Amino acid sequence: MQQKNKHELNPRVSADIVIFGFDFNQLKVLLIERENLDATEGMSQALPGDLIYENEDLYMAASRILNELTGLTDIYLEQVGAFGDPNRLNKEQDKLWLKSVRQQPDERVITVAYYSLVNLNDYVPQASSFAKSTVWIPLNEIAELAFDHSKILSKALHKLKEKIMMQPIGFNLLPEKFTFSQLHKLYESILGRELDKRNFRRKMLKLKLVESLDEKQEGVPHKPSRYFKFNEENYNRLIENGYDNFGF
Amino acid sequence: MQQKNKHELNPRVSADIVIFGFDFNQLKVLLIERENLDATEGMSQALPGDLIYENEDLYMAASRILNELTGLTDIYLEQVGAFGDPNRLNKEQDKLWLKSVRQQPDERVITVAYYSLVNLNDYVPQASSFAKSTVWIPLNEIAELAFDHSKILSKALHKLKEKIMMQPIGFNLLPEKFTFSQLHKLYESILGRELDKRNFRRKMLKLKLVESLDEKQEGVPHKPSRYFKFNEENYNRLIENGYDNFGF
DNA sequence: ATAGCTATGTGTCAAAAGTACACTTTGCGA
DNA sequence: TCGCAAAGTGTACTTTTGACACATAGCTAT
Repeated sequence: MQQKNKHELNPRVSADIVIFGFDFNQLKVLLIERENLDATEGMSQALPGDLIYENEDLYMAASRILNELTGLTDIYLEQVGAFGDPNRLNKEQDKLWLKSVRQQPDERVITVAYYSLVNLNDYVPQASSFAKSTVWIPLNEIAELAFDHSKILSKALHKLKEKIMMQPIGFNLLPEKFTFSQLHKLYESILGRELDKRNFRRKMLKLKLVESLDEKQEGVPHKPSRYFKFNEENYNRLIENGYDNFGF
Repeated sequence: MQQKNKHELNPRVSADIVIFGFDFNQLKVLLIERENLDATEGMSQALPGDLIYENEDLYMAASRILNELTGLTDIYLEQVGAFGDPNRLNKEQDKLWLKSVRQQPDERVITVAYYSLVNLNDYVPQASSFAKSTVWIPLNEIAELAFDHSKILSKALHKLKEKIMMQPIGFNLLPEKFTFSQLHKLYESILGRELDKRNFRRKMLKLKLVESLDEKQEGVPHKPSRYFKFNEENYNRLIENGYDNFGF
């Protein structure tokens, strides 16, 4: 074993985060914009991320990055996985940019990706050491991203879809009180397909996931919606147990 | 950013593998046994794993480890996730053992875990640089493992359960032809609960996942079972699409 | 004040899937 | 030939899904 030691990998490790937000209409992702790229078109956006520090847990690092970027704490973060292709930083456009931000741009970096769900209206993204400028981009308008970030995003989205089919999701993406259409639209945005309004409502009510408040919308030029809130008890129970609608 | 550099993590990275096998009766896991521990009881077993080499992809590293251990190639491997707690190697018993196998036992190591499913009868585990002696232990007899390996195993098992509820599994765990009871038992072992025999059979047949062969068991002291095989076409279709029995 | 607009909100029926449950059959072995 | 042990099979009931269309409430514009 000792003989092999000279060949063992000794990389940097970063955490990248896919931050999903919902603006009551569509699902968006918070991206950082890379600057002064040599007029190269495309791949000018990337997922927020940073190298992990000593003594930091992976999850802690992800939380820190999320916090520096958004000011939010105690946010749901789910690990997407580790990405360690030796060539993941080796695209030409990326190298240019890496040189401007890293001391050793050729160093191998393994990244651990997380995704999180936040309420888009709760805060204003802040610039930080690793993100001079940020932008919310609707899911279906996201072009090819830097590095292997498109792959990471796609895997994160896949996990999110899987998750929403087994557990309730939304606490973090919606305000405390919301309308049924907002919840409905949220599920449609995540799953990327239409869901029958009546069947959706029936299901949510049967699971007792949400409960009606006495309050109504005001000032809308149509029949006002009632407001709903999550039933925290049932929500958590379903997160523990899953929907349990399965084949076995 | 540059100022922070002195604090950035520069760890080793390892791959650990949870190798599930099925002996027609129960689900087992391939573990390595640690030797000459100072008569300390417990935690003498660990998941097979090794440091990742330069130029190795994470998946490649996992494949290599699996191959060195079992001789198998082209085996299904699914990433469980990255584990990077700064203290994951710091239990006293583990330190003792680490000193005997690592040049720098105090170095921080982040591990990326995979799980795989293999047919227990296809081969004999081999000793390798990182595993002097290996052993198949039934899932419910596994004691506390070294490092954070119990946590890894538990997460791998969780993923396997989730997976089996959404996709067929078993090609790798069973021989080419098998009986319905074997398949049935496999599902029960993974899910950890009983499944009604008739309903199970009905479901498998309706999905056209398996098809009957003309052959029968011989020499058994009871009514012989027919042999079945997976219908590869449908099996793969279901892996692509999932069972699609979901709530939405 | 009235008419029109717009999103909310609601019910039914048929098909599919899930669940619970027990007896007959086959081949071997004593 | 009798007994054993596991294989193999069917039905009735309940729950869930999926498809589908019209009345309602409150605002707005005239």
